[in-house]
Order: sequence, then C-alpha cells, then structure tokens
Amino acid sequence: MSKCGRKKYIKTNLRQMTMEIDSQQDGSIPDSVAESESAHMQMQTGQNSIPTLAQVSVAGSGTGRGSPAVTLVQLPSGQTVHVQGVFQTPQPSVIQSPQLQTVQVATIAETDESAESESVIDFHKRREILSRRPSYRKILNELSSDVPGVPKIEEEKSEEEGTSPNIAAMAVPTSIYQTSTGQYIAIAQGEAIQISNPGSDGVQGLQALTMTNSGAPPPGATIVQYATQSADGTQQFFVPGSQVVVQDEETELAPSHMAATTGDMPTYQIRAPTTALPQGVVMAASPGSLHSPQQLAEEATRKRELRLMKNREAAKECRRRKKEYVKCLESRVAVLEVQNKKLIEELETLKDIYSPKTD
DNA sequence: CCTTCGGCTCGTCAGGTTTA
DNA sequence: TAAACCTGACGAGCCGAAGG
Repeated sequence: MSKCGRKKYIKTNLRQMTMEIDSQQDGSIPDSVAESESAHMQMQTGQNSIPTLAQVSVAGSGTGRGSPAVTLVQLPSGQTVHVQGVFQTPQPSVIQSPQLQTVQVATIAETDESAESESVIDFHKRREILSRRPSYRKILNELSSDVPGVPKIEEEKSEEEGTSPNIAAMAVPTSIYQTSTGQYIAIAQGEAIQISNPGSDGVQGLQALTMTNSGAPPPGATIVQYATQSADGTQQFFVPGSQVVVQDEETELAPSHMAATTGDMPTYQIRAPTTALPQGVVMAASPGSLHSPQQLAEEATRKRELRLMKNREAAKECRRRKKEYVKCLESRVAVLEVQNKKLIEELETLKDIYSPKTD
C-alpha cells in the first residue's frame, strides 16, 4: 500500500469508527443521516432526560426514581469515569442537531401517518441542518456542559495555552517574525520585543527585549538593548525597516546604527533580509509606507506568514479538539456497553419473575 | 545493517462556517 | 459582506517494529 493510500485508509477507519459508534445507539438510522449526525450525539444526563437506571431500578444500582443514576465506567485506558444517566429510553433515537433541536429519526414516518407529509418536508430541512457536523469545540462543549468528568474547551484559551508558547496569546504586535530556529518574534512598536520559542516551555522561551529610540533616528532604525542567542551561536536582532541585524563574530561594529566601534560591545552587521536572512524569517515594513513593489511584496509575504502561522496554530488546536472528541466517543461507547449489559441483566431478572413456571 | 511497513505528527491548502 | 475561524484532505517527515 502506498503511503498516500495508507493515509486514506487511516482516515477511512476513523470515519468508520465514528459510524460504528453511531450504530451502537440506534441501528435504524439511515447511513446518510447517521453519518452526518455522528458528531451530534450528546451525553444525556438526569438534567433533561429520564435516567434509565432509575427507571428500571437495576438491582444494586442504589438509585431512586428521578435521581440521576451514576455509572462507574472503567475505560480501556484505566481511567474511571462517573457518568450520569446516559440515554433516554422512550425514544429509540434522539439526536441533537447543531441547534440543539431534538430530532427523532427513522421512526417518525412509520408511526404517524398524519405527520408523514410534514416529516418529509422537515426531512430536507433536517438534512440541511445536519449536512455538516459542527465544530469539535461545540460538540465537546455541549458534551462537557452536562458531564462533569469531561473537560470543557475554553473559548478563548485553554490551560495549555497558558503555559505553552503561543504567539496568539501575546498582545497584538505590530510585526511578527519567525526565525529559522522556529522562534516567533513579535515587535510592538515602541514597546517590547517578545521572543517565543515553540519548542520550549512558554515561560522560558519568552523573552522580552527593550527598545529605545534615541532622538530622531533614521526610519526603521532601532537600538536593541538586549537580544538572545540563537541556536547556531550567533545573536540576531530584527529591526523594523526590512533589515536584519546579525552578530558578527569577526568585525567590531557597534550595534547602534553601526556607527562607532566600542571595545566591549559585540559586533553586528545589518544585512538585507533577502540575502542574509535565515530561512523562514520574514520582515515587515511599517504599514502606510508601502510604495515600491518590493515593499508591497514584503507586506504580502508578511501577511502570508501571519496567516500560515495562525492556521498552523488553528490546525493544532483542531487536532487537539478532535482527539478530545474521539475520547468522548470512546467513553460513550464504554458507558453504553455498561448500560446495555445492565439492561440485559434486568431483562433476565424480569423474565425470571414474571414468566409462568410450567413445571 | 538495510528496507519496508504502519503509525503518528505536522504544515499547508481549500472550502465551508461563523462573526463582526 | 469581508475577515476570521474551523476542519477535511493531502503530502512530507520521523520513528519503531519486523523481516531479510
């Protein structure tokens, strides 16, 4: 199997797994509907549903009518989950649409002929509603709003973002650069430079540099008072004005405007970003001063880099949510299996009680 | 040791959805 | 309605296991 083929195989498996989970809830759902609705399944709790275990009063459950039944589920990962009343028994299939509408699927037309035509009309509306699964964030937030054990995804930032280096968590900078080592450098005009290292801890990777403008410097010229050492041992400063300042190990030039030689100061060179810039570094021209095609191109490149960076972060976040979503589905499977087992046991008990003894 | 395979992660693109 | 956001799809790269 080719690598590309394997990828498709994996994705197909993921989709298939989701559909299998759907079928566990109600096999009567048409495939086309079930697939689109797979993401809308919602863990029902005692809050708005009748707890199943309370109704059937499974022996040993210790739950009374009206109080949420709590089920302890041991997940394959060893995690123990407390789950309250998972599904509703009166309805064969209750599926939440993105708008949280309760929709009964597949049994409506069969059970009520008078509502058949209406159902057919509504069917298309429902198909429209369900044609696209909502985002994992929405799904998980709906799940976690009812289930205490499920962590909720924060709208703005998760706990991870609080510690992980994330350029999005910074104050909106004037310019954002990325170095060849993967560091993100945000320069807020007249304020501080922030360096974020994606590969390290957020606190450690974030460094603030103070910038001061003395007198009336040339356009774009900025004195960098401090900078960090890059991976290859050289120090690199980035200043507005489409130039990059690279530490020079041989020559002795002052970093400040390259004007004077100072004995103890490290030396630097100003290089054109197009020639000497490390791979991946994109410089930004100050907005409003774009005239030449080169500046326009630089601005376009900068915007592209910014967009790619945001999309990169979005993709990471999306994958994280997807993982969480899959975990939720797996937990749900475990819960349903436990419920199913208990119901079967209850059925056997009732059979023993009410079946006439012939012998 | 080398090759192949399977699994996983990541970056990017495209297109749909949401938001201001 | 444009911008921002979200996510499926795709390709690339890395890593460990298995087999020759």
